[in-house]
Amino acid sequence: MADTKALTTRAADFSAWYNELIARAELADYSPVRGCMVIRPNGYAIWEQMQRALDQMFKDTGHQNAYFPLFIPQSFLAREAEHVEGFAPETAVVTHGGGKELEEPLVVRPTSETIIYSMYAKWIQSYRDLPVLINQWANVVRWEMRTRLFLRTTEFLWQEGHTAHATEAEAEEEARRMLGVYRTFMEEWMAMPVVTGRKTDSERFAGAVRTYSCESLMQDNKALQAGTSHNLGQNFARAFEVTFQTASGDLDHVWNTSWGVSTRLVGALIMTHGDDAGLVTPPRLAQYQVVIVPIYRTDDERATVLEAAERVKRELAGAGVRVHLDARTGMKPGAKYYEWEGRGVPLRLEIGPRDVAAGAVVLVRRTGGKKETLPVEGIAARIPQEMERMQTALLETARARVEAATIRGATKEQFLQHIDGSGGFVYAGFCGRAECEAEIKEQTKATIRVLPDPEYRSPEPPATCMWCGLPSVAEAVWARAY
RNA sequence: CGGGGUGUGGCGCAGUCCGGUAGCGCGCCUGCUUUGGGAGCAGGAGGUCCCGGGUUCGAAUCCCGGCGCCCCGACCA
Repeated sequence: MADTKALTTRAADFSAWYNELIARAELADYSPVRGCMVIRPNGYAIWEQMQRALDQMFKDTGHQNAYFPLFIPQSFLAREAEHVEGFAPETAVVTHGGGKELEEPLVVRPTSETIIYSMYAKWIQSYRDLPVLINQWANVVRWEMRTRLFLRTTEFLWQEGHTAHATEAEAEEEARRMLGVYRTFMEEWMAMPVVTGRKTDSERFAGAVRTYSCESLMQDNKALQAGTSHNLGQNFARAFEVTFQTASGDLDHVWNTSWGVSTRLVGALIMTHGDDAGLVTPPRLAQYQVVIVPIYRTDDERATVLEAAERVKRELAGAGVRVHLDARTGMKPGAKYYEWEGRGVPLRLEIGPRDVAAGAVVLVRRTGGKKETLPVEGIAARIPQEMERMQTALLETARARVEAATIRGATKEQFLQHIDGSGGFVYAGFCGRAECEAEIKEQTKATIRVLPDPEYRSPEPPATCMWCGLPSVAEAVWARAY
């Protein structure tokens, strides 16, 4: 960063680009604790926008927020066999408190199914108590081997929804509904296209009956699991004896779901839209949607320009636009341009003496194109339109990129060529056998991201497994993943 | 945990081979001039050279032992 002011390009080294972008935009920083990051104000602002949108969507679908403890008695994890097998190796365990060794060690939650369902057992007695629809915003800890800012850190922020239902069908409907909520959020807010579908058993959440996922493809053509929704069946209900009396008087176990997205989404946003100049934030998630840069020479000009800039700012703010006036002195306009571009601000307005005289402003879009002079008159209507257009264009651009990196109906040879070549999604037939899946992973590092939902499937269902040639039981989407 | 790399002002690095008391760029502070795409000049602040031993008149530099961090693998939202 010393001798060169430009970021490493994505083409030269995607990973370096990613890290440099985060540093440059001041989204996050490494902390004194290995694997743990500090989310800086600019990064946290994005997470807050995400939280706000998602929280509203959860509430609109009938959920309430609650909060459960950070610590979980170690024995709780062990109650669900698959669950403990999946999570025990990556837990942080507290053995001492107040200077004394604890009777029972406490696990720092890697996820909260166990402690939440232990409480549901107390709260649920009757079918009249169902469904229970709770979400929690929390931090969790998973002791990962290798970490990457936002994508995989030892501690991360997320939300986890946990619901209990009277019937299997209702739980399934809930799991699917929340997958849909995630998809909507990712497409409409993040402008990030996803493929939804079911995970194979080997990629399933530890303790779930079925796991659904939103998978997205980053600019380096590696897939990222962006959100998951699990149908837990009665596995946890049995482990924690969450029972209820049905209308007919029988005792039954509840049917659970859990679903979550994390601060990983910030990483997904970076790798979906970022360019060689830095972050690109879709308007709906931007901390500042518009930044105004005043330009002047003399003190007189400065006063005039700032007055005009303040007027524009007020007008935009009045129209609900998140706008920032960068009135810092001693910094040349060009320096400000680079800084705000690096931070991903969607739109920039430049106001100088010429513009003030003409009753105009200069509009510059983060995603390129020519500078455009606009009349100040009507700006409060014009800017929201620009943002809408950019929001839509970002999604379309990303869609086209993913489409270009996707092949369908692939043979084994085409699959290998694609995975080892430019990379991306490969849609092809799958025999359904775990051995086949494992062999592919071992030899190519590619995994089945999802068995796609109907709307993503190819018109012609594949007849045979792309790898072993046995009859195909489902179309699968393969990719190398983060 | 295996392989590779690296620890020197806030950041990025040089200096290490060949020991002589720490330097460069960026950033930061002050002042003046600047400001339509990363300003210039002048002055200034800031360092246990990762830690602990050893060798030496003398160690950032040589030797021994630790530790941290980064990258690549196995694991993962």
